[in-house]
Amino acid sequence: MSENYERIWKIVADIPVGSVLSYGEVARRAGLPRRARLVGQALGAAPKTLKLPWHRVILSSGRIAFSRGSAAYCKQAKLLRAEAVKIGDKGEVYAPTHTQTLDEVLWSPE
DNA sequence: AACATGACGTATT
DNA sequence: TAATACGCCATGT
Repeated sequence: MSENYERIWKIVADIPVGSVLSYGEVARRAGLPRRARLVGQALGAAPKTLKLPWHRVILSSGRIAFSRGSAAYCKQAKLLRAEAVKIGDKGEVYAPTHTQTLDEVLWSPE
């Protein structure tokens, strides 16, 4: 069901440089609550041509999802550091959570 | 249909 | 902080 994948990709694509979002948050914002794992699948299946900022998606615990030492871990840490984001020794990501876009603020219901 | 496996989340100890 | 447990959901066997 690539329909869901596209919703997820769109959310990820909108995460600003230097900020991050958890898998669960991305899922919720994509209108797919409780499907954090689907976000992981969507990112893994994302075409390279999309050039998604997948490295800005981390665990709700604020750490990088990959195991320390893995190639993927190093790549993500490197990409984040390239955005001036600090990474702790155990994979803690010191970056602000992307809350909402100006559009969402102005158009939010209520 | 049953079971295993993940780029997950939360609660508990 | 860490280990465990359990919930959750799409996919593949």
